[in-house]
Amino acid sequence: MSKEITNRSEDYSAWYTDIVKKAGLADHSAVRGCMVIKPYGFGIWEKIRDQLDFMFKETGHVNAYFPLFIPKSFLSKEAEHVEGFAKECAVVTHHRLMNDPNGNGVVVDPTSKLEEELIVRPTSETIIWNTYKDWISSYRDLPLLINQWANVVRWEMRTRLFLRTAEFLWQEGHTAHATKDEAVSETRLILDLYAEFAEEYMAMPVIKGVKTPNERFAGAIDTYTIEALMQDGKALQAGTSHFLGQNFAKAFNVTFLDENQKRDFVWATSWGVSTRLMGGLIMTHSDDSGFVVPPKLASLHVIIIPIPKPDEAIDEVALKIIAALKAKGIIAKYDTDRKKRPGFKFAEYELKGIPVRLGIGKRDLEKNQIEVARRDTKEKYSQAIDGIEDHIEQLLVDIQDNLFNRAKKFRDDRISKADTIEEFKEILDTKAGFVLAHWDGTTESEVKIKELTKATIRCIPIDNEQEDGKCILTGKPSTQRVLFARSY
RNA sequence: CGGGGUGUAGCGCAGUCCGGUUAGCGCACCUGUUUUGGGAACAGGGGGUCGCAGGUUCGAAUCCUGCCACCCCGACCA
Repeated sequence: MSKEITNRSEDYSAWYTDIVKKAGLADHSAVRGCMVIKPYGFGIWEKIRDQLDFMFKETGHVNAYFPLFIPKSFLSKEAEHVEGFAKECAVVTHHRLMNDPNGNGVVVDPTSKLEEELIVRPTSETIIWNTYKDWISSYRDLPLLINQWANVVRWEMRTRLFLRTAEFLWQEGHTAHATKDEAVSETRLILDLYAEFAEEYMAMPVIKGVKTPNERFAGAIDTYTIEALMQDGKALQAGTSHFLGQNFAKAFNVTFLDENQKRDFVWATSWGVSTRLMGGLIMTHSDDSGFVVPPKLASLHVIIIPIPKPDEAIDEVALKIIAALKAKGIIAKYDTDRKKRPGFKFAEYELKGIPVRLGIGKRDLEKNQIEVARRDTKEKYSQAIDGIEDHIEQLLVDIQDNLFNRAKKFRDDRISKADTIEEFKEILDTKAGFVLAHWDGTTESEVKIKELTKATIRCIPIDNEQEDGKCILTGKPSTQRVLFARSY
């Protein structure tokens, strides 16, 4: 049937695309590299967004909104920043269309050329720091803790649903501080917040660390990252938090007077996660039967299926269960479609990854029980209807825990150590995953290792164990192992 | 940007090499009957600018020219 998905072992990339499309998460659109996020996928993104938004606000941040367009001259004010993004910008040059004199629809009106081109934001540091200049004059204006939920455009050469699209949705936090220490603390606070979200809500274990200069955000002093491991052994950068120093304050001349009437540049951070998280979610938990949603991000927790079809006795029990679950904040739905048979529905909801399925038929009702099926393990068993809401409440907790523990074990089993470049390659080609190895600290070696192995330094883990060793490439002395992997 | 592929019904495809009735099949959709504890069966029905623009021809999904779009694999990136 058309709903069948490619096996992971056969073609992981095709499997991924199948899940995204067939579970109804997103689709390719008429525009190159841009996707349509469908209601089911968007519902999960909304859960991600709502939870993060809550966490941002709990830590003192507020939301605002800045323009989609950035004057070209703004972008070039921070030299490294513009260099990092210049190659992937969409540019607005005109503001009007007109009827084609030759009668072929509409064409760009050449008289509507803009004085200065506008860039569709690839990220908003420049427009925001240009605005902050007017908002900050005293230490009393600081810290300024602002986040925005927005879309951005990066004209990528090659795109992949959720993982890398030309337009994507994200949040970007931009904060301003009076001191370096405060800004660094903010950067780390958000890194911890991201890690907590990834592990607690997405059930996706991550490694926190700092990027090497080579992998740093364009314009940052330090880039912190959370790195997750996908089922095919490739790493995914799931979120980044940047300490920007005074780079943007200097570029946009944002200064303040401190308590001692001394003028100084403001210290900055920026941080973001995007719809890429959806890709991480899929590639952490899903299987050959389809998507698997962790209960904490599910827009629907429980699906109730009448067997073989709705009737009065079944309806009554189903509606009672839905009400009891609702009282506990658990969202359940009763599938009353008479056209589809139970087997079809089973497959369909497995594909969509609904955490718990309840089957109710005459056989069950006679024994005053129902069939419970959990999506994560695909186990099925009978359970007394009496008190079912308590059972499901606990089951959802168990599923959430199981997903995390399973993913963590998978990840931990794929953290290896390599002491030579041969060993390093061998591991990448066989079991893949993360490889801890010594590195001499130079960009030159890092780039060379990438050329030789396609693996990059994902990060230098926070609180990394110090250990004397030799760089796997050059043999030069090193004081710690860094985390390598092939990545998305 | 290099290499490969694909554009035909909502989806998946055949037909194109070698031009010729009314463009076909599966899924989905609509109607009906029988079914129903892991993707039902039968009967009937609706749905098409064959990616776009030129050209050749009595006749083009099919041949020629040009263009466009999307997907996949690489190099670059969240």
